[in-house]
Amino acid sequence: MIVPSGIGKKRLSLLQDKVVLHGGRLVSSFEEEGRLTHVIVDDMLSIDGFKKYVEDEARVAGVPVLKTQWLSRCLAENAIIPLGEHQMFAMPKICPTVLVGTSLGHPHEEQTKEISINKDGFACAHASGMKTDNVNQLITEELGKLAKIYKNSNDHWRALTYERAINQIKKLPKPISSYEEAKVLHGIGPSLADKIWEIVEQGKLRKAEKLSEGEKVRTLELFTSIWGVGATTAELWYGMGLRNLNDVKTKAHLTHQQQIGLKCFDDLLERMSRAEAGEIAAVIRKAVEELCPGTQTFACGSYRRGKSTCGDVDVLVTHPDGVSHEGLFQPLLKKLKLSGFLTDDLMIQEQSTAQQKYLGVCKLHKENAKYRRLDIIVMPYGELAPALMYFTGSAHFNRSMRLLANKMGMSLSEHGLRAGVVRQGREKVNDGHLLETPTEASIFQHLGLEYRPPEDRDH
DNA sequence: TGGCGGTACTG
DNA sequence: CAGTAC
DNA sequence: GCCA
Repeated sequence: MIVPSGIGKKRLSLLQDKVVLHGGRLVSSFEEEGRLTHVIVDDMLSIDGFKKYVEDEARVAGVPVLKTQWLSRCLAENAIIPLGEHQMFAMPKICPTVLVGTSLGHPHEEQTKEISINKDGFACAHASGMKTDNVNQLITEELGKLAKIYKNSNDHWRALTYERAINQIKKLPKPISSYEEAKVLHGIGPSLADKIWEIVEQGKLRKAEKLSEGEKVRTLELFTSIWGVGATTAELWYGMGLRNLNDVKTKAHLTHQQQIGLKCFDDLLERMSRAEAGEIAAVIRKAVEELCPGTQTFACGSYRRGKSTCGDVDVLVTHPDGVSHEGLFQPLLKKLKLSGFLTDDLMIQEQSTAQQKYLGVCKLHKENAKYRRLDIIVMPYGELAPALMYFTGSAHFNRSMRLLANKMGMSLSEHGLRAGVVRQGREKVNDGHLLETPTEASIFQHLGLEYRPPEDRDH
């Protein structure tokens, strides 16, 4: 609901149009139907002025009353942004909030999460976790083809732009049907809007179709789908005249990683069920528990984000006493190898006691089990929250968090959040100081964001 | 026009 | 260092 | 390829 008082006529209708364009629903104060989730008012409106406008106070009880600036930013970012300082006030609540427990082994902060009544509203509220199906699937698929082609040919900044645009479009509740609707979105400029328009009109992208037919594009895609092969190597091999996996096996010089990539090629292209990812995580949890009781393991990545299938399994290992994680890595890997669970190493730093990351391949002990990618990181307990955040992703989510941190003069990594970071161009002049981040929620808080549970961290 | 996440490991 | 990956 |  937008309270028109104090908002210029022109601006009001502009805002209203945009809300609708983004899939929102405008609710008037007289309308009985429909849930009210947010109230937008002019910054200068007083509580009394507000009460006067709304006859029925029960109608707005507990609903946040926000400045127009909040709505503008939501529209610009195409997301429901934290209310924070945009919130002016809220009428006393009538509805209680509900506490819901989660069953996964998350740290205390996430054992309960608040579910308040005023959740969805306009659909730009889709914080990625709401399981709405993608109504612009055709568009995102076509753009995805180009994104991949650009990535495979080392044009990764362009690919990044495409991926961002795709993420943005996925959040939309309504199909895009015009150039203008696309162009309004943050991260979509003339070129992308053009392409989207073409997809809407023609049902496909000529450029993607044409490129996909090309031998080079198809070969680069094949090569880069081998683990350990990126755009540069693929291009090199193509230049050498290699065209298929057999050529690669017989004529290319392969790194250890690429040999494994080839050996497990078919299996690693597949995603596994969520259940299997859970089984794999359980194997590690059991081994860790036997080695050092009290050690905690967290299955992160897409598993923690609640996905129904997983491309790999990411397991974070730590110990609450802050010390026992040290020296745990080598015995753990040894034990997992001895049992035949770990089959190949992709990245392992054997001669350093400071190893923190292991990337490898595993296989469950059962009939027809497939090779699966497994990542393990061992972290000191003090870095648990930033590490969980990093390892849970998604990649795009991590990027945006770190970008925001930068803007605020901070720096976020899997080790911690620092404030007062001074940069001169790229290099840091001052490392700043570490902030206290006992929980993931505290990281959101430092950045002025509302907490987002893992399921809502897809974009 | 420069920047686009920040870091760990391999060869 | 470049390349690759998370 | 888009944005500040």
